[in-house]
Amino acid sequence: MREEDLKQRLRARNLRITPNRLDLLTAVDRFVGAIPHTKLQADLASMDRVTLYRTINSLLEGGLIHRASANEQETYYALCEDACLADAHQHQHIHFKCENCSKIYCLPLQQDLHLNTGGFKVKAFEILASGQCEACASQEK
Amino acid sequence: MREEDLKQRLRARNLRITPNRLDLLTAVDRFVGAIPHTKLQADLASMDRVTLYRTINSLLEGGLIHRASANEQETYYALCEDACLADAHQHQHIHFKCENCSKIYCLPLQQDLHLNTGGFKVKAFEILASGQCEACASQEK
DNA sequence: TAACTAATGCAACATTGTTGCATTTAGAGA
DNA sequence: TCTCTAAATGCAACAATGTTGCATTAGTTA
Repeated sequence: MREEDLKQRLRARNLRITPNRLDLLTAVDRFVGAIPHTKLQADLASMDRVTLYRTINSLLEGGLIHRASANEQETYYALCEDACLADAHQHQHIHFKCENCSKIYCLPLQQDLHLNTGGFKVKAFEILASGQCEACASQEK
Repeated sequence: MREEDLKQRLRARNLRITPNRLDLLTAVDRFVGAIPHTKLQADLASMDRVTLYRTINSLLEGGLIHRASANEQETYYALCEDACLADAHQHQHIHFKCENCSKIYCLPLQQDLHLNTGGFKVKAFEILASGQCEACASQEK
């Protein structure tokens, strides 16, 4: 994604355009799949550790990135779709973790889900899946 | 659940029957929904903090309890079904977090899911949902 | 360019989870 | 029931992860 696009997204959310934010967005954007926090910290080593946390928070609140929780311990982040609103992420997708290469991917959901059970009213959901990713599966052939 | 049943489950997995393990299982069993780690620590305050972690681990590995991850920060635990095997949990259910009372429930999944997308082979999945639980929904009437 | 507010960096702290080691205890066998 | 051994426990120390306060710097608007 071009830097101007990233800037545009920041402007659209009334977030100031700073080098840190652009660096962070670029790192998230360039990474194939969702990027783990440790990887962000390594890529952005010159950024203060605390600033990294706060920058992530701002972008989460602004709806530019979202958490792609998959593993218990590590946290992953990915860019949001254009359509995502700040506090109402519309992610009808699956967070998929490859057992082989450990990458996290956001896959589209190809099916309508009917999750309401008994008196429980489901308003939002997330699917965490694991298995073998496209790249690893094709290598085995 | 009767204490004898809990003991039986421990025996079935070749896990020694200790007061700590019984206390932990009882706490998990009694709690409505999945119990958060902080609540376990509070309920079992006399148990060493480290022992709590290790006891949880033993029971996880033994397949007597499972993680019901839902929230980003806190970890939740619930008793497994009888059918669960040690390292191949068969949880075709939804981990549901009530937005109102914050409880975590394990709900059955009422639909077959077809998650395979492109070359991605899904081997296991978990669904995290949020909304309004039965109890909170009925109170609003 | 000036002024205001948000963002940053640093220090300190809080929480969560882990490791090593000495001691105690559950369970198997004599 | 007693003895023995490995597993479980408690404690201390450490490691990783995330948070708060505060002084300084930098983006944005007029």
